[in-house]
Amino acid sequence: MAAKLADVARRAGVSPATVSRVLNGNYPVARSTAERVHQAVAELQYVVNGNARALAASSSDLIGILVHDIADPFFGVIASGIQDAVAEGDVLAVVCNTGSSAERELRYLKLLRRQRAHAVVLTGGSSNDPGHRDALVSQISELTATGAHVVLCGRPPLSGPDNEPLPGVTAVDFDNRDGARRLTGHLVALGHRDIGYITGPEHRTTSQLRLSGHLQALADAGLSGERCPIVVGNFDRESGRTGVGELLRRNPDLTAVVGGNDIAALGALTELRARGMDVPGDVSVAGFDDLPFALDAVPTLTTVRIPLTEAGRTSGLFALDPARVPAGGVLPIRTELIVRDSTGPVAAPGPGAR
Amino acid sequence: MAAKLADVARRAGVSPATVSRVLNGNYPVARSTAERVHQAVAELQYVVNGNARALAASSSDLIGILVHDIADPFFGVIASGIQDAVAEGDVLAVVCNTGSSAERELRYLKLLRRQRAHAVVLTGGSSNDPGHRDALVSQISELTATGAHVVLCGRPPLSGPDNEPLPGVTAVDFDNRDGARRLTGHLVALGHRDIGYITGPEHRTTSQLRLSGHLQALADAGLSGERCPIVVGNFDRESGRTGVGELLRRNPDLTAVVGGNDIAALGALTELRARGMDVPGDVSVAGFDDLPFALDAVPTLTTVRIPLTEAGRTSGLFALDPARVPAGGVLPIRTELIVRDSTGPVAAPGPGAR
DNA sequence: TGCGGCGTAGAAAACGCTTTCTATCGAGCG
DNA sequence: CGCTCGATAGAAAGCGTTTTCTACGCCGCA
Repeated sequence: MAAKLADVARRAGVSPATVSRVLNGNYPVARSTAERVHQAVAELQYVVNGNARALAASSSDLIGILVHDIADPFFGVIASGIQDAVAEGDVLAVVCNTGSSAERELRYLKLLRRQRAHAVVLTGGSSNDPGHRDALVSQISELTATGAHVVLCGRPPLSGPDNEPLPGVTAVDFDNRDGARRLTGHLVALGHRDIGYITGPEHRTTSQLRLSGHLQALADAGLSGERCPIVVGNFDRESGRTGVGELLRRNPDLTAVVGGNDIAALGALTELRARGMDVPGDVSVAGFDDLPFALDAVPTLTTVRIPLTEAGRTSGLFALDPARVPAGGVLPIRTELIVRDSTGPVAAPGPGAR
Repeated sequence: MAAKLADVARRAGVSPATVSRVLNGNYPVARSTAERVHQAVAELQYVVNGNARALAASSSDLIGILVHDIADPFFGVIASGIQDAVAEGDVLAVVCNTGSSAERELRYLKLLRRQRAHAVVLTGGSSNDPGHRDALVSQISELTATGAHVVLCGRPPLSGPDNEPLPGVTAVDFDNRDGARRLTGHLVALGHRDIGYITGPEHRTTSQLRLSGHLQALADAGLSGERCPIVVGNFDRESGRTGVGELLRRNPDLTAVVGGNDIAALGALTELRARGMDVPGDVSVAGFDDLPFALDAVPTLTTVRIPLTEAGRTSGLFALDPARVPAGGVLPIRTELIVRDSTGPVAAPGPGAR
């Protein structure tokens, strides 16, 4: 059995209380005593029992990070930023993979509540399904009620049933909508009028906001919906591959395809290549997120950059110490259009265009 | 304050012991009583205090997964497999990002020990630095001493100071060496004699094993080291980019480049393209791991497949229930050579070849 | 010399659960 | 009809910490 506080106390010839005080350093202890204690700790390889500590002090040092898909670098980069920020504190920052399942998201929140987590960070878009939303708000409220701080990273702020912002909840909110608007605007400026869009899961806020930005840009340009088909995907490469096929079926004269994220755009690129179509000669392609591999795509991918690492780091700081949260509880994160080689001017219209 | 067991007991008109028994279902309770308890639980939104439970039962349901780089899909895919496997149990499976830092690896192990984790899975190669190895063995021993089961996924088995395998430690061991040998063998068979290699961090077992397989294949073919330069990288795309430049400087007649993993190979592809070299016309390129994006690379990437999801899932099952571990404590995972378009026969030797 | 105060240490009561041990109540059996 | 046994429930003792209260010297000051 592992050594316990009492063992250390006995070995150092002091009381358990003193050992606790030496270890936590929140009470004056004579230097000589402290030294004996430290020695005993080292000799016994003592490690405090986190559960007992959490119970007695009714506070823990567990920070939970929820992500939709742990194999997706989008989340990896954010999570890595968060863990970076909290690395200094003596904190156990852990990431939980919901696999995009609303049910698993709730289950993890419950488990973290059970563990009396110090804070939890929810990354990526939220489901907008009303049922799930309510359950989520309820879980989050319970969580903050136990003293945990909740940070939404890449997710719009969440308000309670009374439409008041939830106390103890901070949002680090990506400007998805405007980024998408500018991206599609860029394509329009290049002369594109037949622009397909591969969106993400329909209920996810990220999909909705990006799509809405895209539609806004189309509307601004007075473009019809018929020439600009939309398919629903899953933010993965397979969605990009099959999506682009479907888009071309719906509008064979397509000159541009926008992916809801870089990964889908990458899949689209692959499919277009397989069909012998040149990018951007025949079709322009754009993504969203600016993940590192956007530079390895062929051609390099036009996209919208989100400062993911930075956003993660900030979220981590908020999780560590809610006092840093700006008034209003929302920190907007700006996005930036990055133009690379996968988008170009529309080719001289072929006979099929109208 | 959150509801506690006693509150539920009071509301249901039973003793705390009974509530505990209903919730854990390990003791006969009359159906009618159980129903009243469940109702009280629902009304109060009661969630057991995990810390108190862990303390009283001296066991927890936390499973820690350590990864080197959470933004690297290699680890994401494994972690996702693990979480898949344990999703059924009422278990909190969490991943911790060491950022390839030996120190952080140890720190996380200590934190998990403090939390009396049920099990911990270490993914990816280990550092072979003797100092770190000893510290690691020591931490792991302490961990198993507290009753935790330790699984090494993609890491060779670890033995103690007495060279005995550590009890309570299971290895799900990738056959990196043989995979690498076959991969380079494939290039040799295509006629390549000038083969550069971009390895990973020098001290990491994964790098060492793959490199050793590569060298073995070279030796089998009687190839000289001079024509087959090696550069050290970091298993990331940047290493691939800069690495291939360095390799070409060392041997301008290079006809093939092998990356220590797919990501480095991807970076190499990008750099070669930037230099106007054709793949595989001028230079063949190969990777390792067969991550999903290997199909999106241009050209598609020849690589060695490791069944990562499967290995992760198996590791998760072992973590959940050590009884499933095969005798010997080691499960070897076979790898498979996947030949795609990035490798081809060596071109007719130019005048520079000798 | 006496006393307040400071610096240090211990005793003991939580913290919220699990689990052993004990108690009660009927039913079944001889 | 008395006894045993099975089914069910409660009392209470931990689990390993933290933290409040108390206690003990000893110094400085009057």
